Amino acid sequence: MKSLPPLNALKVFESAARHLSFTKAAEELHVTPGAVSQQIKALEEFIGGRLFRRTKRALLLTDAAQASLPILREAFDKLEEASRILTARGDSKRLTVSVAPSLAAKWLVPRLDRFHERQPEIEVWISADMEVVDFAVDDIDLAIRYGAGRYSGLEVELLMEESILPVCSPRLLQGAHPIRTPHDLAHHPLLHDGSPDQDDMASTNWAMWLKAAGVCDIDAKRGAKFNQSSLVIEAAVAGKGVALAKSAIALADLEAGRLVAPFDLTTPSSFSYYVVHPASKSRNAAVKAFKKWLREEADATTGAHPAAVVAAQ
Amino acid sequence: MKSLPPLNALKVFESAARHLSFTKAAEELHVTPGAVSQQIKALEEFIGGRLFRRTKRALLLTDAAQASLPILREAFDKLEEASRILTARGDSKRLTVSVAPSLAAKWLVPRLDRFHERQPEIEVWISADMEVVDFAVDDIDLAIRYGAGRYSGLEVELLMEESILPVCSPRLLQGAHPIRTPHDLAHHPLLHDGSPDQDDMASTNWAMWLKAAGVCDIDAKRGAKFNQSSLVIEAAVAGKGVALAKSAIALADLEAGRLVAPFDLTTPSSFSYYVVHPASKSRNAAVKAFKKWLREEADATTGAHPAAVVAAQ
DNA sequence: ATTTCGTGTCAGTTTTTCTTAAAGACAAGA
DNA sequence: TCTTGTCTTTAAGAAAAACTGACACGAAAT
Repeated sequence: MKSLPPLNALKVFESAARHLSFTKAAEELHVTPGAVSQQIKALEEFIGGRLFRRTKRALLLTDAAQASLPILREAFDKLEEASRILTARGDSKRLTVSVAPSLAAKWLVPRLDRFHERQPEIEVWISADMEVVDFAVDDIDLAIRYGAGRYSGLEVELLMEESILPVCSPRLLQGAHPIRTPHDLAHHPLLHDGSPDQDDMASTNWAMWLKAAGVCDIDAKRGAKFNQSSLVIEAAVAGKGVALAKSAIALADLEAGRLVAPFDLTTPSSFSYYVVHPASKSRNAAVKAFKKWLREEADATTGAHPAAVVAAQ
Repeated sequence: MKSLPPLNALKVFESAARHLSFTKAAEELHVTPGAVSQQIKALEEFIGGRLFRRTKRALLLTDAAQASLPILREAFDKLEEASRILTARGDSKRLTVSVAPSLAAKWLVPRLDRFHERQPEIEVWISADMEVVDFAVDDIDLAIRYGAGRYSGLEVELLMEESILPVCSPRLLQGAHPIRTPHDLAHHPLLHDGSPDQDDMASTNWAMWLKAAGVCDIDAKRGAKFNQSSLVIEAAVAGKGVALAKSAIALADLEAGRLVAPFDLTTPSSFSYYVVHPASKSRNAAVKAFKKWLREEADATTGAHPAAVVAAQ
């Protein structure tokens, strides 16, 4: 009849003992110091003795704790090894992510190496689909979708909100017809985003945008149309005209100076980017890690939002 | 950035893999099969792959699971070893139990070897105290108290209810004045329990009991008085008279035939036996194990309750 | 003397784990 | 073939565990 101590308490203890600090352990385990304190206390009550000697100046291990520590560490090393074996042979090292091609090209892929750095053992496969994929059919672990956030039967988390803004090559700001006000657009081709995932709200297309900007004398239909947002951006970078761009897609080119936003005006989109996956994947270690990373990247992106870029230039 | 699987799920998996049976694992872990099933499922979702192949005839391990198993076992062995070190040097191997002397002598001590069999590493110290001990002062882990169950500031669990019944040596059933009805008590000394922990209800002393039995012509004061319940029993066994006994204290002697209950009549006591300890000990492994064992012994005792003995003889 | 840092405690909430109950899958025996 | 029993799975709710946030307290640093 063996009865092991609460395993989480052991894990917490191992960390606290290694750092000789509850606060450090709390950081490592991503919990509050109070949680650590309570776990240690629980373990101390379980074994019926103290683990730490709380002296004036420092936290010291008791003899028993000291003696158990190396063994405890071995135990956790073995657990980690076992875990590696399990996750390696489950297909958990491969994570298949479905993303719209433009977001993949302009946002996800350029950042992906940062994820790889952090989780070298997870191999990310990008599936850039024009259509929305069916989780039941395709073997997709997770998708980033652009829409209104209603995906029934799936777990949904808002990744980033999107906004729309006109962008063009900085060259168009000089020359014969420099762009200073919306009316100046009359002298330049308009580049249209014809990608299927279109916002149904105002200002998602030139007709709407021009109307909202109070410009009536420009033919909103004029100019080229592309079936992918990234192609619209490429055309704009090439100086082919002015594009009505999604900020996330245009961001990298704006930051690099290949594009500028001629007007200090972005309009929010009613559509946003959502991370979506079946509930059955929500505990999957790789999925969780990727979502966490996406969250951080999105926060960073929003921090360096086009609005800031616009203000700066 | 390591992220271990849920540790409890690993423990459950190790057990299930060892038995190749969820049901067996459930028994070993003292949980329901459903709980095991869910833990395994959670772990499978975490690693993103299956652990068992569910074939028609049997449960088989997947390769990954198979490969991880020996390492997992080592890990848990180490954890157990670490746990042993911790509990050994905490004073957790010594458990000090405070009990009323009579219950100790007649009920607890005779059973104690069964606990020792089960938990050889826990050394039980019995402190048989006439007075109620103070947990704060004496170094007591757990107490069994006879009373009304009101012990403020402590965790209390009902162990057994108590009842009172007249008992005497079987020899008194024969002879010049065989005991058949309460009125026959006139010809025999009454043995009085003067132990301090007395029920305040009726029928806890001879005066009350005789009155309840409808006998008015007997002097309830007659006979010897003892300050411990067990001594009253000893006197009864020795044929010195008829004792009004607590059933738990008399049980062993009744079963052994050294005592008999002349009347098919037990009256419940308003006092019961309670297991009591400070809340801080409630997670202590030794305390928990001892309480669990007490519970089982008490259930067994109640099963073979004096009422049954009375009916049988 | 005041601030800062780290531990300890409490109440309340969230998350996890477990049980109960019922369903489904299969094999053995009638 | 039709039970019958054994075992796994699932759903829903209950129970237990873990965590957070707020704050108290003492020691060290400013």
